[in-house]
Amino acid sequence: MTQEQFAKYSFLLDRTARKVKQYAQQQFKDGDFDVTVDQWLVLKNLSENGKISQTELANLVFKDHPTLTRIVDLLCKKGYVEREPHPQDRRSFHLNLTPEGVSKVTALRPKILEIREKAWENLSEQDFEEFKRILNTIYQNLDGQLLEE
Amino acid sequence: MTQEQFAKYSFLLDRTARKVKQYAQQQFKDGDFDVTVDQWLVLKNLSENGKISQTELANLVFKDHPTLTRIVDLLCKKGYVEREPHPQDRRSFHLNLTPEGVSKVTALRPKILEIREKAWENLSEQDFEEFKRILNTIYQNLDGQLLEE
DNA sequence: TACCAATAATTAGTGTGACAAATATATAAA
DNA sequence: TTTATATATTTGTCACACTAATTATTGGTA
Repeated sequence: MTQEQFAKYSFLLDRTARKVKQYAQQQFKDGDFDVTVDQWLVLKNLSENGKISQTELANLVFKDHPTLTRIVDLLCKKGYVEREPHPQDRRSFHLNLTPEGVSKVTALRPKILEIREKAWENLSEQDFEEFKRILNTIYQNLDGQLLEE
Repeated sequence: MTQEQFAKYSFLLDRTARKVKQYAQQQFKDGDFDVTVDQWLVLKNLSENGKISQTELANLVFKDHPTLTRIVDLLCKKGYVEREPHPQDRRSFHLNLTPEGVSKVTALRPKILEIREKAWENLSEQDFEEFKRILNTIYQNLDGQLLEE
């Protein structure tokens, strides 16, 4: 395995991840879902974990705080999410789905699961396991490196 | 395999791709490379295929034309790339590395290959083959779908 | 009490990604 | 030759990622 190969794999990984996102986004658009792929990820996690802070949510979806702030801003503007003041900590919020947010999640969930299926055609159960293991290995290889060195 | 799983794999893929890019970008920054990861990809491909048009280059690096235009703009501003008028077609350019661009590529290439290696620790030759196959399968599952339907 | 470090969230700045639309030029067809 | 179509690039807009810096608040400690 030459060093050149590693660069190629990084390229393939990036290219494929972009394609998966782009495909999903296009389907979202065709279906008039009124949210982006990333907004959906946030909505879905909020629906499964109500009343959490932005920091907790950011950790769930693996987005940084500025990015999450802006996604939440957009979801609030669209009326799907609201920020309630945190009862004990005035720096923080409890995020919540509005009734519109709840029905949006209910309406979109089955459609989105169907869209996600497309990417994984022609792959076996075992492929999924391998893929997951490799992705997680890569992630862990790089996570926290910046602090250690 | 449930539909929920497919969504999780999409998430893992996105998360890992972002981590790989972020890690590389951080190393680029620590090393004062004066280019971003994507700018490097463009520079490298230009060094291996001189005198090509932006359309050809965009196809090589799998970026869309507006994105490539802007990356080339930045590389021109930094003095690493220049647009020569295409001799036969006034709509088009021949892109070229400047002397500074050539020495930048020469200086960075070994460092970047080393950085890329980090992501792939703890994985075997066979893992790479599997990984490449799965990524390409996914890509092909989604490529061109928008036109067919 | 006053100070100080840590934390939650935001803002600002730059780069990238996707898509639509515009501009200029080239090429083929009528 | 005129017209129509296709191609190469750019511009505009919105969204996301990351860094650094800022604001407000909290909690611990001298």
